[in-house]
Amino acid sequence: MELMENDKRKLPAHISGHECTARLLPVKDALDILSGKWKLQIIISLTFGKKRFKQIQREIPGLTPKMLSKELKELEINELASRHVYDTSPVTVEYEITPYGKTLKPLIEELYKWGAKHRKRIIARK
Amino acid sequence: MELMENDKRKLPAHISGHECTARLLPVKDALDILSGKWKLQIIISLTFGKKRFKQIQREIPGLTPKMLSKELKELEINELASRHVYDTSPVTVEYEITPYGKTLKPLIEELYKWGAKHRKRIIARK
DNA sequence: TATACCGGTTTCCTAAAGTATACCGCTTTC
DNA sequence: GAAAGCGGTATACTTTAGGAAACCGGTATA
Repeated sequence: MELMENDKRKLPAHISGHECTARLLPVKDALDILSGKWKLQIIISLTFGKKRFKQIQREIPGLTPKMLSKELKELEINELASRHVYDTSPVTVEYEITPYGKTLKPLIEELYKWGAKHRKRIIARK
Repeated sequence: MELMENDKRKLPAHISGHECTARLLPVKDALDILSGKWKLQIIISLTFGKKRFKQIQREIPGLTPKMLSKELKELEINELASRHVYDTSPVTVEYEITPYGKTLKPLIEELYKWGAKHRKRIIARK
């Protein structure tokens, strides 16, 4: 990387291509974990505190128990959320965002900000 | 919103639920436009300068012409990218990121940063 | 004259994502 | 004793995303 960040004037394609690839890989990794209609929404819901299964489902319109169950499992595997079972009867289950999950906050914030602006733009032009 | 941002101690579920919904909508809007395996990667590629069709395809591993064509059309519709045809023979076509597309930069930056950290984490624990 | 590049399109296909609906055992409330 | 809430699972289905391969007319190159 001996090129200045903003000097793209005469970058040959095969050079800018390498720069580009370096950006692409991590983004792909992030996308792999976060993609899908529900995962980020679930994480956002958990951002507001521990939640129980049905509670999450109620907060996210359109989310079926099957999808919620599946997505929560994947979030657990990736250590973004944790599941806590309490020995009541019937059992009480709580889901919580993990410290690692919290590292997504800045990303979610940007997503929110962009989404909000985009929403305004769309509404404005109708 | 008469509640303090950080006072979640005794928020009843139906209140935090409303807060949550307010966050969810814009995020869904953003996701609708940006979701999928390729769109963000294409935008990132265009971040490094105008590109021609095959050039983009070469830079993004695994991207087929069919998908690229489809995604570029959607990006155009959403005014994130623009298409320029030059009257050479055969035609030369260039794709460029729009000013509106550039507003995605902070989001992409966060995605990159999180992805890079995640990548390290994954590699470290193997 | 054959090959390759350009900017795509077309067709066929599979795997994954997502939806709908019903159901389970257990418990509290009416 | 019926209904509803809990945390899910099971089954069946539709829809979408995405991939593989072939192909198009036009042009330049060897």
